[in-house]
Formats: sequence, structure tokens, C-alpha cells
Amino acid sequence: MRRKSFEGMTCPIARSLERVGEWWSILILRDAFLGATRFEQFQKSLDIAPNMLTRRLAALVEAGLLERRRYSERPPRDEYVLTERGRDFRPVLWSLLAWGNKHFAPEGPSVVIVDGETGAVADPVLVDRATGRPLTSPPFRTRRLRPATQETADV
Amino acid sequence: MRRKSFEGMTCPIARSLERVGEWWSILILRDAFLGATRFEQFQKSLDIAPNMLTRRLAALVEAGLLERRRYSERPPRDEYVLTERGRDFRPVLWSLLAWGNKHFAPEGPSVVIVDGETGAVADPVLVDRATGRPLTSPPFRTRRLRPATQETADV
DNA sequence: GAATTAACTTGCATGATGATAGTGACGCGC
DNA sequence: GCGCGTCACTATCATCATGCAAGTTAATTC
Repeated sequence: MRRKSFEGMTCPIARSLERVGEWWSILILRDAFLGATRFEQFQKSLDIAPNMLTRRLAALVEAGLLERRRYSERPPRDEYVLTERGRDFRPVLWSLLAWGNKHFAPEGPSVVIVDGETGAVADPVLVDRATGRPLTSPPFRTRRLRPATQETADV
Repeated sequence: MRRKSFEGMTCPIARSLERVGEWWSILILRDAFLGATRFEQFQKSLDIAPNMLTRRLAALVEAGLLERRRYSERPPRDEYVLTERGRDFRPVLWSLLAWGNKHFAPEGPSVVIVDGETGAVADPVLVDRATGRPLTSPPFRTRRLRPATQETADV
């Protein structure tokens, strides 16, 4: 049964999930951030079936998060490189990391974010860029500017 | 075919995705944050099949993000309420929102984060709590403190 | 030609998915 | 008491996604 698309929704979260919301997709991006580019690197680190990896890599390329790039002409060999859009996904990934460390690491964190220069462990918090205030609710909240679904007339 | 579990991975991102990584799960959480608690509210806002909603709600309750709570004894009726763990998911959700607004809103954002008191639109950025520095790479990076997979002897 | 490597592709059985009808536990009105 | 409506699921079914594992292709090396 084909999965129901979120494409008809205008919500930015839904639109993001339409592109990264399938099982394996975000983990592939995690590994791309960790430097993986080759098919076999992803396959080994994720222990994922090759046909699933092929499908997900193609979807991420299609969504503009990864770029397929030729690294060998004979034999023809491609690698997968993060695009700027892909790199902009980092705050989502690190928010997930922080949340996982807080709630699902009874034995303590296995991965932390550190300042590469000092080695100090960072504690991520989402703030407003202009004021530096943490985005807590209250006072911050979401506000809809447009209808939740696209009218068919928009097509 | 049963989806391959990430449970054997120690990475906090993988552990987070084990609990919220299925299609629909994060969108259900989005709607919980928007105030939905009743089965029918979720079903209507998401246009999701009732059997899928039941499955996903049960998984989110099992994962400790939502709590099932009786709101009527006769007839017996339950609602689904965010737990603290569920509420702690907000930065992930808002990071996804910001990323979606930047990359998948050609017609401009349909949902924004605002200061509820002033109405000013916020621009989310992930920073280190202690220093206020944006978590960009470089200088920030991840660092592994434990092996990527659990040894079977740990079971 | 055989062996090896890397990157897929293919075939198959099983579980997930979504559409939709059905069920159960009420409460309410006639 | 019966019928209807409401809410929250449950059950059924056909189709697609999934993972396992073998296979294929385009090379290179010996």
C-alpha cells in the first residue's frame, strides 16, 4: 500500500517530513554528516539492505539534500555528497541528538557535541537569532499565515 | 516485511528515531503541540486512516511521548496528552519547521514562530547554552564516547 | 580467464499501509 | 424499548514497502 503523501499540506514540518520522513532517511543524513559518501560506507555503518539504501539515496538526491557525484570514470563510480540544503539539516539532527541524550541514554550519552577547539561539551538550545531568547512556550508559539492545505485550484 | 529496528544502535539520534521515526509519528506530535488530544481531532487534522492512527498513538504512548488519559467514564473515552518527554521534543519540531520554511516554501512560510507577547517573528538558531555561541561546524562537531553498537553481552 | 571490488539489481516472502465498512458503548429523544 | 448519533476504535482486504540474499555489471589485477 503506497504511503500517504504529505505533499498537499502547506505546513513546513510536513514538507520537511515528505522528504526526510521515511525510515532510514535521517540516519543516512547522519552518516553523511559523519563523512560517509560511498555506497558501501553507508551500507556498512547502517547495516541496511542494498536495495533500501539505493532507494533512500535516490530520494535524498531527488529532494536536493544529497548530490550524486562521479568519483571514478573507469569503472564509473559515484559518491553522495551533502548539498547546502542537506547541510542546513544539522540543527534538526543535533536537536534529535540532544533529545535522545536526555531521554534515551540511561547509561549516559554515547555521542556528544563538543567545541572542536576546547573539547568542551556543548548543550544545545534553540533561541531566537535576533534576541538570543530561548524558544520556549510561552511566550513563543506558532502562528499560521496560510491555510493548512493547498486548494486544488493552486495546482 | 518488518522494519529493521535501530534499537541495537547506541547513537542518540538512532534511539530517537526508533521512537518517532515512523511515517505519521512526528506529524501526530505536531498536532499534539497544537492542542489536539482526541482521536477524532488527530484523524481529521491529519486525514489519516483510523487503524494507522491507532497504531501510531499506541507507539507514542509506549515510547513515553504521549499519555493516554480517561476523560469520560460513561462511555469510556480516552484522550492523548503530551508528557514531559513529548514536550521536550519541541526543539526538533521547530528546527524542522525552520528548515522547511527555508527550503520548501517557495510561496513563503505558511507557519512561523512568533513571540506571543509582541507578535515578532522569531528566527530559530541552535546555540550552546553555556556560551550562547551558534552550534556551527566548525568549530562544533560530534564526538563518540561509546561504541556505535551494543555488544550482545550487554543484553 | 579467474578473482576481486564496488555498486548496484532482482526475486521472493512477509509485514505495513490505507480505504472503508463494521462494532461496541454509550446518551438522548420519541 | 427502539432508533439514531457520537466517539473510538477494530477488522478486512488489496497493494506497496521492506529486508534477505543471490545475482549482475563494469571494471582492474594477476
